[in-house]
Amino acid sequence: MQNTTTQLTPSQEKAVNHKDGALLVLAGPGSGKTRVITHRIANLINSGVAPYKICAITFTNKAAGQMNQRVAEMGTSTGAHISTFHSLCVRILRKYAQFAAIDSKFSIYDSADQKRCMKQAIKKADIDSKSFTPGKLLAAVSSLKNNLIDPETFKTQSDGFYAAKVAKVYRAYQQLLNENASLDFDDLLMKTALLLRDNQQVRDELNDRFMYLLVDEYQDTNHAQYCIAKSLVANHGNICVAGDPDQSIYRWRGADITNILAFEKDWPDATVVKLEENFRSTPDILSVADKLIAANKNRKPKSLIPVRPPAGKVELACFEDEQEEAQGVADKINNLIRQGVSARNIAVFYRVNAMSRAMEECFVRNQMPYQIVRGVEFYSRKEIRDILAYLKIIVNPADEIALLRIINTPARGIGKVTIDKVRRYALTHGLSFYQALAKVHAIDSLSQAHKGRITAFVKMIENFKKAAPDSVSQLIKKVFVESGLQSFFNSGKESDDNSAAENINELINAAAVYERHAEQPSLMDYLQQISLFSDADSYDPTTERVALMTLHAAKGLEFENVFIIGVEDGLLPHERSAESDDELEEERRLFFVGITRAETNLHISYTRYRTVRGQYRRAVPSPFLYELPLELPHQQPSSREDSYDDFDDDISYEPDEEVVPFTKGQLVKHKKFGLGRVEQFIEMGQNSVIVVKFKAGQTKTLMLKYANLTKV
DNA sequence: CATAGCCGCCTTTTT
DNA sequence: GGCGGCTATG
Repeated sequence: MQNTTTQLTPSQEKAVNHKDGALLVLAGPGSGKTRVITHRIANLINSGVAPYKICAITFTNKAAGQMNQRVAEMGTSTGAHISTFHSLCVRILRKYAQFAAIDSKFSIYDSADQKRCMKQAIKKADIDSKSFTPGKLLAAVSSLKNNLIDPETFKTQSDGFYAAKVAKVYRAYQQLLNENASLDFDDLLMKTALLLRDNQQVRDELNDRFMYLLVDEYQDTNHAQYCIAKSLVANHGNICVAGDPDQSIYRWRGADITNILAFEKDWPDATVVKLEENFRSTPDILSVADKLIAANKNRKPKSLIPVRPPAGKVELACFEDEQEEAQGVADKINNLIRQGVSARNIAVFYRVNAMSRAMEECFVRNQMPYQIVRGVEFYSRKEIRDILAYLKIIVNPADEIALLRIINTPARGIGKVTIDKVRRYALTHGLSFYQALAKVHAIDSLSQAHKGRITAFVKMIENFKKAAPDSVSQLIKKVFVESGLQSFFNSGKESDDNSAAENINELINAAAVYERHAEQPSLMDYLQQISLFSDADSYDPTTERVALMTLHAAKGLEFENVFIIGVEDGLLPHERSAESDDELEEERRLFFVGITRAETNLHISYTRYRTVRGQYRRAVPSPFLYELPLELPHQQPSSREDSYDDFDDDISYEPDEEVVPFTKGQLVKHKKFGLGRVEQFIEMGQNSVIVVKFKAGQTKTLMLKYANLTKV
């Protein structure tokens, strides 16, 4: 796209030079939006605004880092606060912890921690966990938090059976978080929003601190973020937001598109700048994107004005199954690389992470360089989580989730019964779990041996605490060795490939990098930072590798060559989004985001068959494909299908043992479900379906060729 | 109390 | 298909 020396267009210029007050930048894809924000920051600084008076909010930490770098490259002194909403909230909450009634050493719970915590809450609230899964309850709680509704308010507002249960579990969950001195992702936003709303002193201080606020990707802000932004500029109104309603793809996690659509209502004097020229993609690609997004009804029409001359190509391909699709894509990519295209200019997008697998295996087979953009994977590995749990306890002993994880990891003879005894003691004496561990000598029900083990554990943690002020990477090393994790992972069967030790080493290296770059490195800050690490943050644009990522992670990026795979009904749009028109339109926007990442060549593909959850199934082209100005390739009959078709045509009908072995009423046996009787048989050749009522009670619909039934 | 093996649950996207 | 948790066994 445009480099920094290119001139700005009049519209871009207008946005960059806008002085005080509210500014809305409605920017289409590839319109230079990020560049405008960067220029605007530089411009403010050049016109005399102190850098630290500027706060810019980006969607990911990676985007923040890039923006920081670009501002620096423009010769402007750095010092502007550029970060994500979540990072900003951590800073604010740490500084004003006493006003927010929290402990500044708070742990941040990721989704795995949240789940454990929610399970405890469900137990505590005594809820029938059959119909209320932790996942569903967490989603409900998350949505309440995003809308700044606390447990008490919700309790009074809610009616109905389900809402009452949610209210109860919400309260229990929140209480657990409090006891553990922990915040989940939503708390970071909610606590900050409430602090800014209810505490005038804090609000005034931050309004003085940040004289200018800029928010990128404003279409994906949720209500809490909206309130934070509004409070941050309550006294001066210097707010600049930029975004594109057509690229709103986070409704499912609370993003409220009306934040951007109604911006002019919030700030009636706002200046609005539209950026409709597209400097990124070829006219062909834009035509595809435009036709697609035009199918969304709930939308303000916006143009995509091509600037680049025609080049490259747009292709739609159909493959037999995900294996062949992966190979087909790999072949194309190999061709490109042979033609001299750098692998870093190539990306493959897909709807769900599970789809990376076939691609990855294929890349490995073909010895092609690739990177899967999935950063949090590393931090969810067992050994990494174990080490981090130790570190969390060192900073925040109240974090019971972390404590329970490591108290017997590696095994040190402190089992469930012992833990229960200590917990009961803690409960009756009003102590935290860790405090009770420290007072273990007073717990009569424990044997001397158990007391000794617990004392040794507490001693070890206290010993770590003494080393905590030193370097983080050194501390990780120390914990790894002295906790016994090292010998645990090295011992016999655990060290199948000693990848655990390697991963720990990588963690130590990453911590060393952190120490070099952080303004004020500390263990607490380190832990809070890595909690906010996102998938997209792991993307490294500098290496010679093809990037594989979800469509969501692709937001904000651009590549010369883009492959979008698995564009099939049920996948894109995803079956879980098929219930409402709003969700369907969001899926369309997601596809739109993917398409508009492409600069020159765009390859879209789908398959005739796909393995879903281990089942090889017929796949149907996405309805979105019929909205594109592209011909669907003639669906070549597969060799398998071929032979079947011939068979069907030539020999009009001949019962085959393989194909029609079952009649209604036939007694059959299934490996897993046992005996059953055939209820129905639907003859569909290779795809025949059989309905069996099993003795155990359940009735199952099975694909015949996978059911593996035997006649009895 | 530790370990292995099995069963059952969930399974979109993510800060 | 994959993981976490539960149970049975040593």
